Amino acid sequence: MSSATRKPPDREEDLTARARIRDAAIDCFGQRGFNVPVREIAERAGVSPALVMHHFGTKANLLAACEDHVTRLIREVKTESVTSGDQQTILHQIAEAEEFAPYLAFLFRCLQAGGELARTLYERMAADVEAYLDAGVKAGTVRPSRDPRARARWLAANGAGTFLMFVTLREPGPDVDFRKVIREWTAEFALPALEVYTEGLLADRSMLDAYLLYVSDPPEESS
Amino acid sequence: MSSATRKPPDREEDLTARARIRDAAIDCFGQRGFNVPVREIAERAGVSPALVMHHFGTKANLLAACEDHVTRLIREVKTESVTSGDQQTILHQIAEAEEFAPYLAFLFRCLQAGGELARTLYERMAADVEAYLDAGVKAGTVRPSRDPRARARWLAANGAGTFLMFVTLREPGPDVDFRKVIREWTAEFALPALEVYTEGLLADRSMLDAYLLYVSDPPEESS
DNA sequence: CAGGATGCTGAACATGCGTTTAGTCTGTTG
DNA sequence: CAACAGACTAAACGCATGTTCAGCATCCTG
Repeated sequence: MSSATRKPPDREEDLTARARIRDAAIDCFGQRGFNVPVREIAERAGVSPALVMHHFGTKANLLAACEDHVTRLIREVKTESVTSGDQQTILHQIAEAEEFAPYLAFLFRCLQAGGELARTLYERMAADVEAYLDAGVKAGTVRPSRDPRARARWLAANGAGTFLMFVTLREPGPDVDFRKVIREWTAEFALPALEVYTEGLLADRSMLDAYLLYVSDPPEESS
Repeated sequence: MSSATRKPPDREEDLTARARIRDAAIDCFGQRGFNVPVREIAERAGVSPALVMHHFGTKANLLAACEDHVTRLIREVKTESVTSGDQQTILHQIAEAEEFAPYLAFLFRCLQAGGELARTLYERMAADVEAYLDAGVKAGTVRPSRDPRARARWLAANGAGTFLMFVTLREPGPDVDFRKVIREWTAEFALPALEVYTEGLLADRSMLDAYLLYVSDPPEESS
């Protein structure tokens, strides 16, 4: 069902060398992290290491070009899904299509490494979640919140962070099969997540009420 | 209230050189990650880089010694808190005492780097959460779960992962003030977390019921 | 065809880092 | 005191890796 419905990215072998290097870099960065040697990227692209520098000047520039390219790809997919009215988290959206796996891996490394792109990625996810929840509240399927923005950000951080943790914990080999990871992830956590999100975790309101009282009249900081 | 109640770790300056190197390594690893050069650790300890090798043989050994030491420290704190009947997550427990900040930073790096210690750390947290929730269920403050173990693991991954995400996103400088991070973290996320945990997120049971139906009679995998 | 731009390469260079080596200093022991 | 052991250091080694250099081939342009 999810094999070839979307536009497949240009991954053929008759690309310009620059593009081939970029794609190889995205693959290598995603599978092995940003510390992968330039020589390995060059080898994967079938060119000499010097050509990488010839086209991108520096490794940091190459990484930036990869970020640019993936960002552009995301934006395309996103606007496409918006026009088709399909509402989901970016991560899941991208995870759907098998051929996007390299880009997903790359994004994961960005999230793992922090930095500017990680922040914008997170902000985008949080905004998506907020819009999604807002629609749900209006439709009556999601409970309203005292602070919708904070709730959305928390849920986004939860999702991304839990996934990050999950992958980090099971990373003995150098390469990660993200399709598999996502499958295992949902298999392990879908039930408890749905359970808590549906029925809650705490049996009474005492903690929440105590906190609400606390924030409305915060005690002095010691020291 | 949390200044000097627990036993302060031996951080005086009249330690054996080996111990000084180990402590310096814990500090450096925690503040700058495991990629910190041996030379910097040596400088911080006030010794020559060669002495580090003389005492630990290799950088990996030094890291292992740090893990050992911190693990031992955790165990001490944990048994101490068990005998005093104070039940909390390890992370919060340790975060309480200011003087444990370097160890907390080191543990965070372990979690971030993955590997064996990260796994055992996570397992320990999950087990703690499970026991904690179990007590709560028995006491009537926590709702029962269809799969208490999975719920505990999910919550543990959520907590650790969200924190990991939070720190990763705000790490421009080389060093991290974990006291401050934890304060900001709770300030931003305490309300939505309590809200969701108390009142739930979804307004109706349709998703949960659909999933329960799904797992009881899973459809075929395509392909 | 001359000449330059472009794509590309093998080899070398520079640097950072883990580690080794050879040797010094100090204290202890017989 | 001689001899030895352990703590400790300056300097160097070896390796990985980012980057540069000088040159070769090819193709376009006049």
